[in-house]
Amino acid sequence: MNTQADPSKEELILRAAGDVFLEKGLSGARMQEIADRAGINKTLLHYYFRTKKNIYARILGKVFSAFFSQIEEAFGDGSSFAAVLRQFIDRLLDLLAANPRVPLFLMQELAQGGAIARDILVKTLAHQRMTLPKRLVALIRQEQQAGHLGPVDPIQFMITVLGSCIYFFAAEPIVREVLASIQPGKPFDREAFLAQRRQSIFDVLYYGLKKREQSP
Amino acid sequence: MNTQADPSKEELILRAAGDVFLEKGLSGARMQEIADRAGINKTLLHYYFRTKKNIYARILGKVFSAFFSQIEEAFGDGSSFAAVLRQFIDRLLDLLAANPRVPLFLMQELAQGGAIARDILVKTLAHQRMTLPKRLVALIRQEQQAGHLGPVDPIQFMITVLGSCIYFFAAEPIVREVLASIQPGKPFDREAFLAQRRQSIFDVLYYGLKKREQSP
DNA sequence: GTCTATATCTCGATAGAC
DNA sequence: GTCTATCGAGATATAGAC
Repeated sequence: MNTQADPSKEELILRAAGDVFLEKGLSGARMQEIADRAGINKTLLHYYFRTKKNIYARILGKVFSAFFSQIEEAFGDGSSFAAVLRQFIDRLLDLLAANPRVPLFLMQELAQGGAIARDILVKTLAHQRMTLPKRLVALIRQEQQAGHLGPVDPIQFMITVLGSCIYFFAAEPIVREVLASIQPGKPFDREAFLAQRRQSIFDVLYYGLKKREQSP
Repeated sequence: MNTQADPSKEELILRAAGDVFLEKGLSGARMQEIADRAGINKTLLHYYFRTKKNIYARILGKVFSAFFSQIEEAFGDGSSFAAVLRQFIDRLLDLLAANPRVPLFLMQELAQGGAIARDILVKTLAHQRMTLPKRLVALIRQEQQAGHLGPVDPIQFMITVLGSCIYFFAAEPIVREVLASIQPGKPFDREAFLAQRRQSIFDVLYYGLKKREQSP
């Protein structure tokens, strides 16, 4: 399979379809647009995949498994809980910056409750090793028993981490407009904002979890 | 205008359209389905609103202004910063529990970058008093100057609060599947989960923001 | 495998009777 | 105001030549 120099037509179609479906969803996407972006004749979409839904299912599967496994990888090793958490937040934000439309796409398709999406999610999770949540839970429990962390539920904490990282990318247009409306005239510096976001998430979440020396 | 006993056809249409658009978005919604759910002939949709986009714009406007003003209201008064924050988290989660599809709908429609959605957002923000972000920023700054809170940026903190609260509702199917895959057999008790979520968000975010007696 | 031409279908919108 | 019938655009999908 040629991946770089001379991608197959099938590959070209899947790349273009990924872009279009992520931007517009299943019902909003047009076969003609996919063909145009792939630089091929529309008929070939049907020759290779027969139906629009088939292409869509392929994209959904690819996006799911790629995204989940990348999140798994983001959870690296570290000498301390603080290091692991910081690394995870950093890598997750990098991953999101590179794929800003993915979370919204996945959430949307699943909320719509399509049988295709749910099927693929279940299958993806079955193939996934799911080491991340288990390792995080184990790590937090261990640190709690050592008396370093407060009594927060690890699953709930994980959801808070994900929400804190993902929300901005899903709601970026809203955030921007609200910022513009409370700070008129000030241009939005995305790079600086994301750098600040990274630090702020870690500060709030790490010190939120860490056990207090003095309880107030 | 009859609101309860004998709603006008216009009202029936808008209610049905709200449901359908929130579930499926603009391109996924079908006029026939709106008519069916409203219990009304399809032609009447066009008689009252002429086009699908007109109905959509009405729904978008209603949802935006209702949701934003309810969030504003959620930010009540309180004797302390802790009380204000807890109240805000509680009310926001209640609002989300009552309207679980709204955030995803708004985020999705804005990300798609439709001119309609962006227009309505800008107009809504212009009409909104936007007291919430300003009040929060002021409150946090004041507490920081009094030495009660650490040096976290108030805007970043607000985004973290929103993300922590909203994420679960947007990603509920994913969260459920992941939970099921790491805790097989255990049924999901939504009520209990949300009660725990409420407490956990407050614990992490409040103590994350609050100034440490002892810095580690 | 690839193209042109066209069939088929879905859906928003309208005409016109009542 | 409400209904039946239908139009017409635009989209997916297929036939058939090359």
